Amino acid sequence: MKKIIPIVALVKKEMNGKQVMVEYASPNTNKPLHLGHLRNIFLGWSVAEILKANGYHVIKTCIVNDRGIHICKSMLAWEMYADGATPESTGIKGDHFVGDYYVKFNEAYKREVADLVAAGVPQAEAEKETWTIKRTQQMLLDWEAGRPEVIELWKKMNGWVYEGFDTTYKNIGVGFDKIYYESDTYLLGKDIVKQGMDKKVFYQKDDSSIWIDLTADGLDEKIVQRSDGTSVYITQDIGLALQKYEQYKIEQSIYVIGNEQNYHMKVLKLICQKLGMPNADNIYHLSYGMVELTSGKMKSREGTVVDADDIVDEMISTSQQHTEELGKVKDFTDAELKDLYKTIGLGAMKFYLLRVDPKKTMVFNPAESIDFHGFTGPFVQYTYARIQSILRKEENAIRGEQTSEPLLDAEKEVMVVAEQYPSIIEQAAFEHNPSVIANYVFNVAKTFNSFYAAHSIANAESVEKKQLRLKISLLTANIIKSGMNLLGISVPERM
RNA sequence: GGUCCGGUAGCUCAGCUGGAUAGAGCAUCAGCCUUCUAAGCUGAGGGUCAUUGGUUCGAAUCCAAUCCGGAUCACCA
Repeated sequence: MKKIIPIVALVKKEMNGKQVMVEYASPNTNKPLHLGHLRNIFLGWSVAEILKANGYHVIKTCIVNDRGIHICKSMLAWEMYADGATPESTGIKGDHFVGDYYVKFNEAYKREVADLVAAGVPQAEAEKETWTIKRTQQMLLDWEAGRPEVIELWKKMNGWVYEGFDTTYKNIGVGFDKIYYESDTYLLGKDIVKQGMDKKVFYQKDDSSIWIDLTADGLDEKIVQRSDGTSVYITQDIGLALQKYEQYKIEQSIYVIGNEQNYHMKVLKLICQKLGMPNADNIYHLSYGMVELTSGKMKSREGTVVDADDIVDEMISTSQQHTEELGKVKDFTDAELKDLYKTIGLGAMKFYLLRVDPKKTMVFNPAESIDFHGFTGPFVQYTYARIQSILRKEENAIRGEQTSEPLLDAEKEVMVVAEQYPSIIEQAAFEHNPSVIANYVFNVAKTFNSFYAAHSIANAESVEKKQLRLKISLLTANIIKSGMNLLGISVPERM
């Protein structure tokens, strides 16, 4: 039993003085967040918490893609169809409001292409020649030129989106320490192109576009500056990577980005290394797989995208339904109930998305996701609430006494699993993998539940046994609470 | 086509730095609430670990090839 206290103490390690930045979420501002973003966000948040538990100082960050052709599409559609409508005037959440106009744009665009094709214009040509797309491109040029009315509209619509995003972030209990905006960073990297030329890492072609040759590394040639002198996506990323370092002296830079950008991230890291950027070796792409539905992939064109706000609401109302059916918390106030539904609903959602190895494509099964039995967040939360129920009654009973009686199998099992916790935290950090924690914490709960069913705690065979079991229970509760916290999941005292 | 990732029970997933009868949840079936919360516990059935070959005393795990699925290879982001 001597080991119990040290284990709990190990939950929080000494700070190691190292700065790490974790970038996640990074949405476009033309439409609301969806299920894929949730996987990204929960992963980023959890990995950040896991690194903190390993002694790192972590800066949570996000790069908002607030400029470009996508937002111009929403802007154009708003000008065409909104007649001055706003989120306030319609009662629609800002990000959804702007997203609706993005959809309207695409509808109008499709109609126009169809009309052109019907008039005999070839498909490929029609797609480039529509008034809507040309108008959008002009709008982007106007934005870059800083035309006041375009900038004003852009600010207004992005503002709506940010309000919507903030509501969602707050609702799901996440946030950032530092937010970057692409409109501030998209010109970064120009100087770096120059340096790269000087260092002969980059070279210029006849048309004056600038490239890097990565064929020796098994990749291709990659453009870093267009022939018209403007920078491309990767160039901005190099610039931001350097800025992150300069601003925070980070030792590690972690990017939570989907696996469709594996190649891009490989190129980014390689270029940073070749440019001799500090800590370029510690750029880490936390690549995660797509979230698919049982019916197949989510496709925005086919309207099969699962909206983040919708699914979160659904999880919360499902938890309410289950809770009411069980009728265990009838004495709760309305505020307490609301809080509980959210704790359980979000717990189920987060656990469901985090229990799978990040790099794997995962299937989101709606029926399974709202099942609160078995390998789920609510199962683990329930185990915690059960322990708290006992500890509340026996609050003053725990003393420092040691027992000389041998451990029973079920008692030993719990102890054995509990002792693994510190190494599990290290493993999760090493692998940048929250599913390690999810699997472990489930195992802790399962093992405890078997013990709980086999032996009485309050009415143990002896005073010594009761002491031992109370301590085992407390230890288990502490580990569950701590582990779930590393997943961004809170635990209820009662449920 | 090149590169990368995946293929383990009906379904969703662990295990993969080699080691004993391959695990869990869901689903199915059979039990357990006069004792600490049954969102729980106990048990049963269910697997040629994609295929083939190799390395090894020993392979789901390492290597090679093949098959299947996905991603990616823009002067897009």
